[in-house]
Amino acid sequence: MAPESLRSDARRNRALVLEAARSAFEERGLAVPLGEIARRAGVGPGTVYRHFPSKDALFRATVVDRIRLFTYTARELAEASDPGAVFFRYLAAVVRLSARNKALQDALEASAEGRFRPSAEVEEDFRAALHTLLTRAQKSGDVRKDVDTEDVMALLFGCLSMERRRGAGAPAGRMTALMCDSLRVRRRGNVTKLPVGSVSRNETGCVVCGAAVGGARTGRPARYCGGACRQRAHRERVRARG
Amino acid sequence: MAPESLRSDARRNRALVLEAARSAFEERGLAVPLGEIARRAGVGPGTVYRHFPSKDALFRATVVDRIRLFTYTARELAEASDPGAVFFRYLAAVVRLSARNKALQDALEASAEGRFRPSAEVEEDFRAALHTLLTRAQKSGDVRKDVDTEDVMALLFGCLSMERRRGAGAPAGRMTALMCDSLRVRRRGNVTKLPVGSVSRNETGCVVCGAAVGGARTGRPARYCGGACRQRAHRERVRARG
Amino acid sequence: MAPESLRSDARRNRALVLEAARSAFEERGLAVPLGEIARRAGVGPGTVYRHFPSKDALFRATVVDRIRLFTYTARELAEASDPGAVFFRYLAAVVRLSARNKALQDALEASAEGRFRPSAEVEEDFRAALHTLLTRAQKSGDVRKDVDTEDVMALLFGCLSMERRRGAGAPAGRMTALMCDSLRVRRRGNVTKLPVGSVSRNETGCVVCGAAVGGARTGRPARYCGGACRQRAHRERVRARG
Amino acid sequence: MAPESLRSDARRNRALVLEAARSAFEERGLAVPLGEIARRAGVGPGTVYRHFPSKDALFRATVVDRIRLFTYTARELAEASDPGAVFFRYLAAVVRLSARNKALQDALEASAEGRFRPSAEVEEDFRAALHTLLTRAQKSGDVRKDVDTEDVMALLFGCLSMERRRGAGAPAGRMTALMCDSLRVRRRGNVTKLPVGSVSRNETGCVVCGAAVGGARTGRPARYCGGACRQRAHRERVRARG
DNA sequence: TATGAATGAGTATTCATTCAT
DNA sequence: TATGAATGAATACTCATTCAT
Repeated sequence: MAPESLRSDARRNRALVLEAARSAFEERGLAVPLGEIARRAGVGPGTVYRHFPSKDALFRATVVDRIRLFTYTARELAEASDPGAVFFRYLAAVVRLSARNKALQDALEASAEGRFRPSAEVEEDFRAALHTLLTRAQKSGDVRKDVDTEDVMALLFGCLSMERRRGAGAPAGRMTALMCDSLRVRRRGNVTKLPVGSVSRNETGCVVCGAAVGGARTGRPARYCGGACRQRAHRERVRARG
Repeated sequence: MAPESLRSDARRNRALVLEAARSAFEERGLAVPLGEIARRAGVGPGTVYRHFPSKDALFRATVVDRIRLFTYTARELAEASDPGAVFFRYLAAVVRLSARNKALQDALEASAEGRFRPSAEVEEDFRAALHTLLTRAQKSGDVRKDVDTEDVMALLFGCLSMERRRGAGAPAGRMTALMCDSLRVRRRGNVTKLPVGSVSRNETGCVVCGAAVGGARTGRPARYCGGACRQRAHRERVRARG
Repeated sequence: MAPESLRSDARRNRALVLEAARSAFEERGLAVPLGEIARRAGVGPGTVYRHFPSKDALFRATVVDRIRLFTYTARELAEASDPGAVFFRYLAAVVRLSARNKALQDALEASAEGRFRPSAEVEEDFRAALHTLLTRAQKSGDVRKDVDTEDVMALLFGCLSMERRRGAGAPAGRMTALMCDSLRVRRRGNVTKLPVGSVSRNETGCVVCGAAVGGARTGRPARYCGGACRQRAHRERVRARG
Repeated sequence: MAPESLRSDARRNRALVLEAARSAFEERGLAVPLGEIARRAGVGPGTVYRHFPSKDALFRATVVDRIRLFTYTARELAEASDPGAVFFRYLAAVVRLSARNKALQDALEASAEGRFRPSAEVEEDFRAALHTLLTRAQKSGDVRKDVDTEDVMALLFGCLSMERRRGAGAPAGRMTALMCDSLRVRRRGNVTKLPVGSVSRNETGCVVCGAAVGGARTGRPARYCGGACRQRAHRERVRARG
């Protein structure tokens, strides 16, 4: 079953199935019929079963792939300077990338109920990578010291639910910004300013920390949630130049 | 359909069905087969349908009942002094009472996807009651002013997810306490002290604000999360005495 | 169970049920739920069962009532002069009165399949009365001699089906008039003139033989399908006067 | 869904299902459970659903198949000489082939109530083919001119009901012969002679017009209902020889 | 006695999985 | 090997009939 041992057409089909499953699961969650996935992949259900022993296994595979992606990103960021900003930016990014992903929600839900375990190894890898980011941010004094990796994972989970709930009614990232605040070490002025009312500008949030940026409805859209992030971005640019 | 107008046997069975449905839905969510509910209630499926026109209606009834309970509580608390503590305590209580309740989660999930609306009226009542609590807590300077009722509802939703996730691994209320911090106005020392490691003592949290109380493993269990709440409780006692 | 042995309220309820059943069965046929009948009668289903041992029995009772009515009418007409006109008029009337009656159709249908026998006695009475009318009409030379009572009963059945089918698209009685022609002894001009196109005037047909009357769209609507029937009606009036 | 594009096993099963459905529906009408059909076909219910999206669709398919058969026959006959005989023979054949067919009755019944439409196209084709036969028979002076295609369709419907009713008690086609008489132009001697009493010989009727043939209980069974048809058959033979 | 609540068998339909082609 | 057809268990809902109130 290892990909490299397959004939080229089998390898291609495996990829097609995986990609179709990913998109189908992301849109409709575990409830999507397996036949729908096969149709999207342009293969028969039998072919799906040739590559994955059960629907659950296929689901696991797609979720695992996604989590692995997050793990890789976290590892890359582990070396970055400014651990605090990196940490918050990372959380925001994960939530943003997962908010529309019903597969992840279902996986987390099922995992919480013990019905499903994506992959002990993959989960552990993610946890480890997240742990590194968290620890650095705590050491740099940006994140309170009484939270642990499990807390952050739970917060991520909660943010997904919340972003789903607020949905179209609020700018993306608003709830995430709120949760991030609960992790920050209390310092003068380090609270995200939440926009009041419904805002549609700058929906991707602060380019540094991912927090929602409140701002005037006119003029050039703000790129940073505040002076702190602008300064950080500046320092990064300086260093990059050499 | 009003309970008081029913024959005694019907009233009894209606209650049995409702109770069976509540427990079944709370444990397994909407996915529980209707036949299972009938079996738990000790009646035939036809009896369930006599009292509720569809599975959805039955589900709605159980959820609505629960939400109404929350609304009543919120209304009672609306008159209490110390709006900040009351507000946080209330959030903690709602989460605590809903954390094991898969029915509520499914309802919120379905509601978020527009598949299901428990009852526009009941939902609005709850929102209004929550709004009152929130507004008072904001006026008293305990809650930041840039969050609105929808934010708090989303936060509740997220806390449910998080508490489910952390499950047995962490003291109940830990995630909720964290979330509450994100709502607090930043003042010196008003951050909840989260316990480090897994704790099982005092699982109901601070009797004033519901936040998790960290404490020594020995000695008399702490009733308050900190000095602020102890002082508040004291003032309450003094006032009550006259 | 005999009506005269019941208490007055029971007798009243029996009548209510029977009447409700009649209307319900006539509108919707055997498929109507028994609960619907009970509701129409303003009683509980238990009461229906008190008076009739099964849904089938109730159905039978309503159908039998209707057939008995037809039998009585046939007996009264058995003495009338002009047996030919009376015979055809009777057939038309029976069809007209039964065309909207889904109960009768279902009964005949079920009877044809041997699933249901309304009541041997009642059916036999009807057959006998019809036989008398038929025989007289054959003796008077108006009806061909090679048809028997069973044929006529089948024709009645067929006419019901046909009238149902043509439904709103054609004047009531058109198909019946056509079928009656097949029974007539062939004589010069004794064929019904069928209206061409869709007609809505004079929908009850010739007052003597029930055949469709074709006619001008304006002016006084014709009462007779032709001269023969007009003359017959005249003779009747003369005799009635004495 | 086109049979020729299916795999051999699917094609075989589709045919089995269709055949099982046809026989089941013909015997018991729409009321037959789908599971019964699956059992008769020797397949699972899922297989039935693979080929037909719903019970109704399957029903429609069987009925449509049958009607199409009638349409094809009518088209073939449209070129035949002797339009009158052909017309009557055709009616008799349709009734004979449908008399035991509860599916058709249910379809017509449901269609009359607007609950069901087999297929607008198929129905229209049949109507058109029948129209051709009727018009030719009217032009040749064999059928009265004041009936239209709808009348004939209704008559067909009625004959089905009647033949069902007379059932085993009478020779097949007796009621149909009667109906045909109602359509004939009145000419000296063109009335079918109905057999008196119950007859079982020659149940397929006159080979020319399909009308019942009455005859002696002994001797060579009559092939024609009378001299007129015998003569027609003779002329046909002469012409065929050239 | 009347009521109407309880019963539970019956049915259309879906879909994960297996297996013939 | 890929296909997609077959399988059959599972489930919401209806309604004739029985029986407690």
